[in-house]
Amino acid sequence: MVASQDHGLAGIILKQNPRQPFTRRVIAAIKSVPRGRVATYSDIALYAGSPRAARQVAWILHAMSGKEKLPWHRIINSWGKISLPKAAGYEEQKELLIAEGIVFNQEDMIDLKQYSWMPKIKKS
DNA sequence: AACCTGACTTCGG
DNA sequence: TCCGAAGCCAGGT
Repeated sequence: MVASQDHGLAGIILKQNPRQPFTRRVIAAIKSVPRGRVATYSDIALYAGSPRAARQVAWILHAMSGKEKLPWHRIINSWGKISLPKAAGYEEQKELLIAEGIVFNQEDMIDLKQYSWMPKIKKS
């Protein structure tokens, strides 16, 4: 979906907080996702300045969602589906998203084209 | 203090 | 087209 080679896109949060550690930037990116929209792990990683750090984003969510009060439920995988195992919050996350007006299709998938939080960033 | 692991993605064989 | 493996980072053990 997004230009994997677009350097202007990657690092927008980094530019805003150049001295903050990766984790901090990821948290900032997650917090900026508005209610009723979703973002993928890679989107967050991209905005945090590390396009390939999707995995770390997942880790951070797992470890910090409680303390930082993050809208963790708005983060989903690139297929538009919930990655959380059903035994570990899948249903809860789905409920939270539905409560924000997000719709799931028959395959429990979210239409990223409609709900994905992807601010347009013009090339610099 | 070193090593392991994870709610992921993407690229190469 | 399908499967294996690397890339990325930091808290836990």
